[in-house]
Amino acid sequence: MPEQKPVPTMKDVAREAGVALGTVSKVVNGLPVGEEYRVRVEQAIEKLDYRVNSYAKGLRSNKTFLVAVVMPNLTNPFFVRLVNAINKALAARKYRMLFYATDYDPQQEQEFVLLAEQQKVDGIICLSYNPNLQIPASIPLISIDRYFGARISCVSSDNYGGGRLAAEKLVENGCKNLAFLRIGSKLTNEPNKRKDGFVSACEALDIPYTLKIVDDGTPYAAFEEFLREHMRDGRLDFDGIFCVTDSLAYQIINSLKRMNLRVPEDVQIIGFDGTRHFGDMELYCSTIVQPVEEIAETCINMLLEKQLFQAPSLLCLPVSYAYGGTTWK
Amino acid sequence: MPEQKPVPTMKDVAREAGVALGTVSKVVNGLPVGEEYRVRVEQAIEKLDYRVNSYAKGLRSNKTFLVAVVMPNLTNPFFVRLVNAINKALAARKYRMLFYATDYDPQQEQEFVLLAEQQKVDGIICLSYNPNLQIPASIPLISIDRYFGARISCVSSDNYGGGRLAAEKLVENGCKNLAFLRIGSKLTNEPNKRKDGFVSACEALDIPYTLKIVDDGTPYAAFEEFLREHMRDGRLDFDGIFCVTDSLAYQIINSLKRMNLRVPEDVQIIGFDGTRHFGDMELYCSTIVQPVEEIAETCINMLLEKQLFQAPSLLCLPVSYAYGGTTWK
DNA sequence: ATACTTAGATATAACGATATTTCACGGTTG
DNA sequence: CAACCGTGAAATATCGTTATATCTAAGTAT
Repeated sequence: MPEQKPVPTMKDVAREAGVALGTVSKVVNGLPVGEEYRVRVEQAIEKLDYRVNSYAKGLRSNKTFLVAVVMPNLTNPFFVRLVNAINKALAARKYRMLFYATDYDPQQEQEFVLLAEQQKVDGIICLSYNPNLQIPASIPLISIDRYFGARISCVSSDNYGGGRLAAEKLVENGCKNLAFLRIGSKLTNEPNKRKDGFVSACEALDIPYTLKIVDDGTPYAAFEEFLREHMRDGRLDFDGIFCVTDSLAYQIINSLKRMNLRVPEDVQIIGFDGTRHFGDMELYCSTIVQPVEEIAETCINMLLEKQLFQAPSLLCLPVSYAYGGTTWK
Repeated sequence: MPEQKPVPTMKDVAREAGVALGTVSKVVNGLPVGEEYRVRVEQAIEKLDYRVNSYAKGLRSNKTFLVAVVMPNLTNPFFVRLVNAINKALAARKYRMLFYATDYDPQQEQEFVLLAEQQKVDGIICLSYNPNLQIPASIPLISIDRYFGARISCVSSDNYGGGRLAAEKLVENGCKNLAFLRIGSKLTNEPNKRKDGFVSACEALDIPYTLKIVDDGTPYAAFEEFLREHMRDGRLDFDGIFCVTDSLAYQIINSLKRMNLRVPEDVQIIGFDGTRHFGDMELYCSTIVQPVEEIAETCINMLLEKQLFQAPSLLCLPVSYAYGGTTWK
């Protein structure tokens, strides 16, 4: 068992430097202190290898430089992109990230939000579709992709515009008949507007469309069944598909391969999220890119820069189209 | 500006319940207390919506239920799998995770480890290849994939065994001539042993092999160049490639497609990491799977269950082969 | 020269918990 | 019936900071 010499405290530093406790505190926090005192304190800190105890600091000052991030999981690449962006944006401001994964479980979401409150974090960024989530009053919270009402600011991509854009791009690329595939959440959330945007664009452009929404069960089997039903003489009824997420798009692409249909020759595909560049991997899929860096920056600015109560309570950030090989361009 | 009513403290609960401070503390922590007192305290807690202040608790008890995870990034899917597994294992024990991304920057790695110490976390899990990392004495630390010496426990996959397994599987599948591709780190770390295992298996099986290690610059271009150099009459010199990571494998598969070579008909590919099932995506690649759940569990057990000083200082957990379509089986 | 600022340090009171000591009460014993 | 335990809550010290109040000494004005 290695010997543990006790961790030095500010008091030790003060004794070593022959100054008062408060003087050490000032030096540590960069407040004005006489030059000779500062030097003595700095030397003592160096000598003792002193570091502030953030628990004592947090208790006294009620400021923790901690932000809690509550998110369903780290298996969906979109969430990973988002968490990554949030983490970077926080680190740039010397904040730390406390991460909670909820698996979409309302009970865990609730528990973690309360836990974050108890942890006395400076703010909470939460992605939850739970309509009954009790939101603590004592800590500012920003929601992503779910509008809880005017009291809680919500940040999301422009999902409606993204849905429109997807339809428009497919039509621009020559599609005459579209389909929209979605794995459904019955809960109201911002991503649901992708469908509305898609439908609105189809109607404005006078393009026929089919909607297929699978709520649960075995979604991929259900989608394959759907595709098979729409086959006539070896070709699909539609020549363009908008998938509600990139993950779904990859699955559909695989299904189409199995059915000996070529992408984009026989049918063009657009996904949503922008996860096609993921780390070193190149995942071929044309997609509507969510601006995760902007989402992260916006959330954090609203949380930390105290713009919370002046900002609009629903902020939709612009998305963009990215070519990825599953459309003509 | 919404009115903020002050957050209730233990003192408020004690006053409300008409008991002493210590009694509330006991109730909160499940220590034995007379039945009538417990009921009164519980009612007061309920009424005031009291929650413990974890900063005060951490300061006094020197226990924070926080573990810091220091990792290069969240863009490499293997790290994501690992972080996810660690997070789950921690949550199951009611611990919280503080996440730091370092981008492989030695300075940031150092800074974050010290920051974690200052944060008074109960333990640190660190994936860093920085040989000069100063490791704090006051907090237990477990390293992943880098052996710092006997004082610091290190957990990793059996990289050597994995390298052997990759070569053996390729040979089992009929390969007569192998290649090993690696994006190199000049630093010593456990994953480097993949090469040694691979070489050792090739020599034991009397199979010729080629090694290609690219250190920096534009690795993918360099690998494509390498492949082109080994083309004779439209076929490669080798019929099996072991890529040091799955990410590299995906790139190589794409390169081969561009060169009109078929996988696995013309050349079989095995990656390493086991990221081929990532969320909903199916990424086709045969691979050596790292047991991330076991790695996570092991790290946390060693950190928290105080088995730290009894455990071996280098622990290599068994890997397994998984078919993914880029080999025959 | 005396009083009045004032700058800049020291001393001390919080912050909200837990750990330790004290105290009050009821029951047993000689 | 006084002395003695044992039990369990009450009272209080403590954790390592920051914030506030206090103090001291030098500098200015009258």
